[in-house]
Amino acid sequence: MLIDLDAFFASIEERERPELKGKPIVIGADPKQGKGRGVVSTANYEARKYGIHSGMPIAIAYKKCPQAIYLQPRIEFYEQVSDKIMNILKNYADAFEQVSIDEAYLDVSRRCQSFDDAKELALKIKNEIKEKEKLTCSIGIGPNKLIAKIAADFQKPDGLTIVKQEEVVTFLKPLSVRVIPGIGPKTEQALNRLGIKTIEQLQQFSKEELIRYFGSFGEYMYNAAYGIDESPVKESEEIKSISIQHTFEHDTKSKKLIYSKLRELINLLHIRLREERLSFKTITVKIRFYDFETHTSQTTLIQQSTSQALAFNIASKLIQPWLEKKKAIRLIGVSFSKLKPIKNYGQNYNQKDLTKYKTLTNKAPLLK
DNA sequence: TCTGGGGTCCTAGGACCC
DNA sequence: TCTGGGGTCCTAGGACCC
Repeated sequence: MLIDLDAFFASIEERERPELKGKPIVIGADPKQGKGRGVVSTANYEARKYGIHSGMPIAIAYKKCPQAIYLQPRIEFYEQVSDKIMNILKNYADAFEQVSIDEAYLDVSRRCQSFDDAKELALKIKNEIKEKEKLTCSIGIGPNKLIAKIAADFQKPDGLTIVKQEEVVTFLKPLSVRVIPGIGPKTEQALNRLGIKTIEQLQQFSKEELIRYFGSFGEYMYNAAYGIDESPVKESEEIKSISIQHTFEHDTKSKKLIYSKLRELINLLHIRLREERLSFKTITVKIRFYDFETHTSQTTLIQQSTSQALAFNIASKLIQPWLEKKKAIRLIGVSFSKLKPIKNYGQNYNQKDLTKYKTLTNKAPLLK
């Protein structure tokens, strides 16, 4: 079963401010009279009628519907609401996997003997979320995660779609290949060039053919076309990378501004690293120029580290060559990866260690 | 018309090792 | 003078997801 909360951020704001009900609501960057920088995070269904959707530049959304209510996201608050709902959902699952702030898979195959049982359970879940949190969700039920996901997207909002094993292939046939998770705009175009638009047309191709065109992803698409998916509902995943990035209000060439922002970002990222009790081995910096040309540079240390000073020292060195291009910069970002859990975190925080790391980093001894 | 932020996974080339 | 095979790790870029 996949449960997807409808227009989540916008629905929460509507709930909190009933006077907004029935009006188009757009959660995202400040549109600033159509000059804002950023994108739409969530549009409620009223706003979608104007052609506004998530990912759309906020300036375009503003042109389509200047009278909409534009709100900046309150992520921490949405996370609190999400946590409450996820805790409700856990009670209904044999295995539970949260995929994002507004989506989760529930394996209910042990507690449900039939799809009818599962439907009953889904209705209970919808009721409880409605009662306790005043929000609606769309639920897809299927023999595996892939079908549950496609089914959940099939009817929105407040939808409930059940696809039994014997219905899978027929259910998929008329749908666009685009509904298959992992097939985005680029792959859709590539498939279109082969004359494939629907899943039925995808089904006409042999596994070997698709592998020839798309490598291992071709095999995934072949299986998906027949609704085959064995992936388990995983309880939890370890974090593989943490990152932070910032788009400047105005593109800049100021090294002073760039380095101070870099310091700030690393500081924030390091707070998360410490909270999660992790060490890193790889540091990546990202830079985007005014023309959207984007580059990354990374360094892998010879050992795990938790040092913020080291991170800043290395990030500065990585970013420096890009600043020499004298092109205005739109965005900078930093990421830590090759993470490992670490005990005794506090130690790296006393002043002695920081000083020690600073002298060390001048010689960059941990660099290959 | 202008393009956020935080993630995962994959690919391809190169260095290096046995 | 020409040049195997298998494996791991690193780097950069890209597609995709919410």
